[in-house]
Amino acid sequence: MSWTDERVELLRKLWNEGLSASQVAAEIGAGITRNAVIGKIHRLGLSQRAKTPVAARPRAAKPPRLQQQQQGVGVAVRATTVNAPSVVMGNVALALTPCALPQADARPQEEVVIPLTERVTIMELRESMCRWPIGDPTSPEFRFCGARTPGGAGGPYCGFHAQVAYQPAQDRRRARDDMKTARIA
DNA sequence: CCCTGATTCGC
DNA sequence: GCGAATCAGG
Repeated sequence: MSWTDERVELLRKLWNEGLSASQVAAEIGAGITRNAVIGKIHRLGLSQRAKTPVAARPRAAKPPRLQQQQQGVGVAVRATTVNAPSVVMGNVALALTPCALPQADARPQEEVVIPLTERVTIMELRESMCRWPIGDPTSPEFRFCGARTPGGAGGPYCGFHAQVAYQPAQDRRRARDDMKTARIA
């Protein structure tokens, strides 16, 4: 693999958009590493980005407000139905098996909308991140929740998705609070 | 420990 | 030119 014109172009675009080196590397994929990106950035003389707010934009700048806001709630929510098992893959399917099948009268449930900026690609996924799948696995847009899992390297999901996966009938509010806490930690 | 970008230097 | 290793820092 090498720096094709196409990749360099993508590199310039993403870098100028303010993505970090590791994020750019994950987007480009093809075995391009964070170091490779940084090295290229310097060789191209792009080390000084336009005017990106002082670095440190790990992941979790701030939940972009959705159109339909909800007063008094820190996290935007929307109503949705439990996804059918068809969107579930691999070990995630195993984790969901015990309760993934919604009752015939599946009612809409609240689900926290994970801001795009906080979702992660499979390349960015870490041991300490929530592996809840978001979107169509065959789409380039496919991401994982990415929120921190309670206790760092605990279960496969963040507080909220663990609730969805294992105890869908339990208190949603507590689940949301757990997730907010996890993000801050 | 997580992450960030910068730099070095063998290939 | 490339990028792993390393460094300094948040």
